Amino acid sequence: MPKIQMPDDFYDQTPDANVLATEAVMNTLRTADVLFDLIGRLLRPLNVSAAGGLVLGILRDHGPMSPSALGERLIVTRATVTGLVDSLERHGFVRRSANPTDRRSLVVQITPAGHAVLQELRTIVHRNEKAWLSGLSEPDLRSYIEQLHQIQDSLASVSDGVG
Amino acid sequence: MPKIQMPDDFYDQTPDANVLATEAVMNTLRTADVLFDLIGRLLRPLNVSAAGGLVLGILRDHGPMSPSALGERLIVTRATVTGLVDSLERHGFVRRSANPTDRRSLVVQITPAGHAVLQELRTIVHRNEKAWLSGLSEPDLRSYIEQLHQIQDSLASVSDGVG
DNA sequence: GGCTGGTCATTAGGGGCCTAACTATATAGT
DNA sequence: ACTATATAGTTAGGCCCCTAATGACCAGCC
Repeated sequence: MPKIQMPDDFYDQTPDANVLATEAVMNTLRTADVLFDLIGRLLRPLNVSAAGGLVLGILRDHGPMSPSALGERLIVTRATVTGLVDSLERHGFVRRSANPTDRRSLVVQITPAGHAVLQELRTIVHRNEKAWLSGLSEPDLRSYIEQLHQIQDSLASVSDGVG
Repeated sequence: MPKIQMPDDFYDQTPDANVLATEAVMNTLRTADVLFDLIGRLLRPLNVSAAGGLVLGILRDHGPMSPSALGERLIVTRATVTGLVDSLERHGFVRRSANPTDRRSLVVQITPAGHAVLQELRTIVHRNEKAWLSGLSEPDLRSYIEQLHQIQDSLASVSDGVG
């Protein structure tokens, strides 16, 4: 996600574009960027990244697992997991140990400090989400979510063709 | 934007959350992530990043300008612009020259190669946007955009308090 | 003229993500 | 058993973005 503001005149000289579609894409990216930024600000004091928070959540909810398994859940490569676990381990939120049944593999496990920071993290984030979406009524919120789902469905079929 | 899939059971053990708000935030991030990824895939063969494409568009539509001016339009620090322009210049899409009236300042200018790649880039991206949003009818698309605007308004007031 | 404050671009260092290549281990086919 | 293939995690190198610090440079004030 580039921390980038789309210029207001993005469509100039591209009259062949579907303006509505372009605007929807741009605004989706922009909104997500602001949200991501806000979340990052909230989490920074806790020494966890958003991705790190997700890792901790997965480990708490599903128990210890290998870096590969984490990567599958996060839809991220193993190399990326290595970095995330490195960072979490540096802060003591997670522990790596050997897998006795498969010597290629490791087991990543959440620590008590990890549990604590995860609880704090979720409390903080959830408290803010309501304010972030205060501009939408509940019916609007529901239809917004529904529309996101439909977009994701379209994207999934497109991605299949590409990936 | 982390390339992150929110776990399906994200809310387990956090019953105090506003589930609707959480779901809206998560899905916004997820949708934007997929979109950003698709755009990145489309642009990679052209040797431009999404941010680089925006820089080229600004330069074409507004003429040569300083890195500072670019940073203001992109809402990005000058340091970030330095890197973007470095990359664009390496590929010959852009040229740096001295500003004769202010010796502190530079002028960044799009080259013919830059024009060419920009045209190609926009054609490719706009052609795909329609498919990406094919899941929404035009009225739905309009209301989706309207809802994004409202969320952005909420976020702007929150950000003011934070930043 | 000399200070001071603001702006310019760059550099340094970091986070997060990627791909490709590497080592070690496991497994399947013969 | 033995080789071929697949998988595990890491490493190396790269991109994009950030913040903070640095060295130039400009302008205005006294």
